[in-house]
Amino acid sequence: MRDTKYTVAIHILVMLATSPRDLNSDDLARSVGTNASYIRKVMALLKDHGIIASQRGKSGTRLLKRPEALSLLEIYQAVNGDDVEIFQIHQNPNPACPVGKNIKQVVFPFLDEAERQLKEALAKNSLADVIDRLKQAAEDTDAGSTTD
Amino acid sequence: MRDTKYTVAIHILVMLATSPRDLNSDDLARSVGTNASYIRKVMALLKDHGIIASQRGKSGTRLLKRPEALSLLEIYQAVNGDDVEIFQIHQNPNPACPVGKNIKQVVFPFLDEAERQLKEALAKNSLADVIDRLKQAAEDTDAGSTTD
DNA sequence: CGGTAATGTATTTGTATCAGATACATTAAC
DNA sequence: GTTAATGTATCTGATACAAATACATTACCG
Repeated sequence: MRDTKYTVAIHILVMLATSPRDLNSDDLARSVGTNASYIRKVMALLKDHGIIASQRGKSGTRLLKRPEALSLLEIYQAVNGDDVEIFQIHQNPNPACPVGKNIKQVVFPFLDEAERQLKEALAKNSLADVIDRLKQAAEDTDAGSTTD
Repeated sequence: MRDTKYTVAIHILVMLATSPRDLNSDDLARSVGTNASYIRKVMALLKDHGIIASQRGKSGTRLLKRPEALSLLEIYQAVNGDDVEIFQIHQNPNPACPVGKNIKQVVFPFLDEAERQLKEALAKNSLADVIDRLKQAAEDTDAGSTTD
């Protein structure tokens, strides 16, 4: 079972940005296909990072940023931490071996650079871009179904 | 416990490329800091991809590619599969919801593009580059210890 | 003021993944 | 033929993630 908090977060944010009405954690859970508790757990991360606002007892969660100003990188970092750590280096290389002694510090910069490129790519797109594509997809689907 | 096969593979390949003598899975396990069975499991993947050659009963594993011609991407793909799948999309979005219905196909291209950038970065460096840095690190360590 | 409904959060459980460990068949070398 | 190595299967323990449950806290509404 691998971590899906990121795409769940995107899903939640798209819903909040596009829904005309207030959505509670139960509504979101239904759309995402999970349970409300998990939704609230992911939302807590988004809230900690100032992306959304919500209140105990009060239904409705507000998006605090304009979709154009919310990059996919910012969302990723909110749910998975600031440093994108894709690669895990093995823990116990032998310090008595010349290779084992230095492998971590030597390999790290190569992997870090790759992760930096990944970050840059995520920074280039925003929640608004996702929403735009979603609208296109919905139109295409509708067009397709009407011609059937 | 996250997957460390990739850096273990790099470690193994550095050892094979730089060691003047034959290394068996036990030697490698000691340097990596794990057990020989796991080393052989990772080596099986490298062998499947034509990166190394080995034989039952016969000690010594050969590197089939020149370190300059073996990119870090190729190593990654050998142990983790050809498509780099960093991001997992949640499995059960609600098809009855306009967002849930399309979220997968819409989000995928954004994530895929980011993964493509990651691949490109990995493709830019080779095993030889890692070995070069390792030699530098070893020299620096030695220099440092002599001046102490 | 009391009841309802929502969030926020802790805890437990089920499950998947990874690496460690063990075992053993197969094969090469001597 | 014995020894030692690889190749591979299987079991176990640890860890991580999400599902599920529970409940305190708080806002809203009568």
